[in-house]
Amino acid sequence: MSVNIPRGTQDILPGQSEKWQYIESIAKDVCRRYHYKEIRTPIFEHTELFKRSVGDTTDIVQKEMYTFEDRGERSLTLRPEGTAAVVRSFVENKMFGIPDQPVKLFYTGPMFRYERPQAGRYRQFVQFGVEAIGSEDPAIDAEVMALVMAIYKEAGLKKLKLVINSLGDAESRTAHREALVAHFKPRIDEFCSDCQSRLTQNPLRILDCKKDRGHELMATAPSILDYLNEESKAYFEKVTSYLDAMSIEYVIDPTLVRGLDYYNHTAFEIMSEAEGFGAITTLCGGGRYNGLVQQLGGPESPGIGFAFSIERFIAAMEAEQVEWQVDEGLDCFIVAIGDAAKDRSVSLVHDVRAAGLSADRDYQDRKMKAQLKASDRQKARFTAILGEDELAENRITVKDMSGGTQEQVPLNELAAYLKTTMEAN
RNA sequence: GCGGCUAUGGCGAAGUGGUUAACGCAUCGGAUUGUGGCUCCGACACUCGUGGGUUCGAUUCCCAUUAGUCGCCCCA
Repeated sequence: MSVNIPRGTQDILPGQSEKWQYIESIAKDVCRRYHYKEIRTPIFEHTELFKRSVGDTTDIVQKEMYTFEDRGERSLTLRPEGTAAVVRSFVENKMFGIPDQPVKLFYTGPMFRYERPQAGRYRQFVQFGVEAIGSEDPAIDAEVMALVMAIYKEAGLKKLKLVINSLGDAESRTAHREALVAHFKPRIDEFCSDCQSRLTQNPLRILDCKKDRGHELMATAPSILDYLNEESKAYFEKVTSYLDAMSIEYVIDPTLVRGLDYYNHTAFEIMSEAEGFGAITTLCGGGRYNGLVQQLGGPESPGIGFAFSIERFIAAMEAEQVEWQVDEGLDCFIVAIGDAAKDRSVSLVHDVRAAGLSADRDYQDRKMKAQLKASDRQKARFTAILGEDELAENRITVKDMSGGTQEQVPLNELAAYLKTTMEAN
């Protein structure tokens, strides 16, 4: 029995990997235009970091972390999300001292959560995320949302819904929390067991319980938006007005709650509305985390960010049947017949590659017909045929695979000929 | 952590308690001694996820296990 891939992970093979590169290149280019710079942090961190930032009571920390002890008996954890490490790095590298704030960063890389895999959910998945740390201007909240929407739009996705909410500041949240407890507590025994524990742990989460959705107390539950203090309300209104100014569509959903403890004020999600997408529709999640930098030992420095999964991005592209703008073809395939020609083709293919074109040849000692089939299969634009006749006359037959026309080209001018012909159209 | 479905060649997929495990695609060879995409012919599973059981005999029945998949919880 051979060893196979660990559960919930996947190999990204040629044919798929081009799609990843495509999405990554769009995301990076949009980041460049919005002036966000890449940060690379380790794939594992001290376990304590996630406990302190993501929150001890969250599902992620309680049951989804890949935690291990190294030989020095340190407890380390494969990162389940990206924000904690970026904020840790912000503090550790004293980025709060950089004159231009906020510090605008993006990152991409694998994240790890021990969960039961299903459509759109993996144990190792790749996120692309952005963090803007050091400003509490509502314009930066709007900018971050505009940025991610620009990435999706550029890739060609259309069936998206941007959902936003405000969780308010600490004062607003406390007031709302008390109101929620007062609302549900008298009749909490009519709710599911999860909700019963949520009442004390995080009553906000009762609002997006799927099981008790129909309960009459749900409809009448106090909305966070009614408990925002003046400051929080003004902040949220600024954010939405900036979105309006950029003509970015959104819906306000007062039940939108994010699963990590560090969020406050702006929270948002982007969902796919494409048909046949599966049960998990969230493509991107993000929000503001104003206390987090301080919590991790830095000065009071507010931040906001988001992360999306590339797996789900690709799933959304497929669900909407967006055309992939990737080209996988080959510029030139060299067919060599006979030992002398095969020997000569070693430096020939090398020259074409050195000239900047993609080129390949046969390595299976196949017959001419099979080599041509291979060329066709590999979507070669041109096939260059080198047989005994050509070799004797120091020329090569170049065939245009789409039209089937052939031309004779001096052997040492192959690369130049291919280049000029390709540039001509 | 819980539940449904699935597991046969490189891929897709039929099938039966008993002798040679359909078929399609792909691949390779040939028809066509140096020209692909069309056509025709031929080749291609020491074997039906793994372990155990029932049986004279199991790919087919039973149990377990692993993995995949979809859903619940939760999330990207």
